[in-house]
Amino acid sequence: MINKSRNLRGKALIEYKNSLKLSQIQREVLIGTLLGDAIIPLRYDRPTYLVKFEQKISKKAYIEHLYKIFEPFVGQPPKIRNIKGGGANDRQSVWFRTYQHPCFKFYYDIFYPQNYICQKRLKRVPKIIHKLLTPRALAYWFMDDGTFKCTKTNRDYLLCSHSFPLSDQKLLRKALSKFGIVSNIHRDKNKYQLYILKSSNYIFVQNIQQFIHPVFL
DNA sequence: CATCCTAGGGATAACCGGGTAATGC
DNA sequence: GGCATTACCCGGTTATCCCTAGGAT
Ligand SMILES: [Mn+2]
Ligand SMILES: [Mn+2]
Ligand SMILES: [Mn+2]
Repeated sequence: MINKSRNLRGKALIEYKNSLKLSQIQREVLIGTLLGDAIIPLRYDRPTYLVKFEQKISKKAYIEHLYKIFEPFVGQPPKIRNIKGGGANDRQSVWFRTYQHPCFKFYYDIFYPQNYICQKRLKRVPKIIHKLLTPRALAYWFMDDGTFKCTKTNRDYLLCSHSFPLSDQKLLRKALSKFGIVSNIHRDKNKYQLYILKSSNYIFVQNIQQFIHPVFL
């Protein structure tokens, strides 16, 4: 396990960053995790062009797996955060973030498009998601936002895409259909999620299983 | 019965910003 | 020194999350 602070500042850091380029795997994982639980945060209404990953403490191994993937872009190893409030018990999460880097601007632009109705930048499904979604990206999306319910002989697979409006759900549904995965948009309270039809379970699992981290099995 | 769909509920992500230190212009 | 920028530290808040149970077809 790589677990070191990089301890670069100033010119040395700038020079180091210039040597960095996203790999194909990193790009695909970014698509999946940004559909899921990763964020590109704003600070005082300005984009940071960094990516932050946070998961509950029980998924520590998954965060370390993500850290390993993005380690060249990361200054500090994952840290634990204590969380209180929200009417729930005290709890912990694990998180890390990348450096700011121009290579993340592309992802900010497609996942956080300008919205002229409301000034706020909210995470949205990229219009070109059908071009970007790969089996690997789908697997990381599922590890972030997926869930399943065991039935007697099968599984109900769901993708918890609640944060996205109906128009985005349709984009996701269409992107899934590219792999022959047929899904329905289900209402969950006043939000939506995607339900994989039983006839598509096999093809869904075939696409993602080689990329699924053991924590999720 | 299996599959599709809705809903309850605790808390997990998302989203937020206060601060300090280091660096370069 | 003054100022801008960014890494890094800390923590608060809560609307989505997931996870589960169960109804409809
Ligand atoms: Mn989400
Ligand atoms: Mn998640
Ligand atoms: Mn999520």
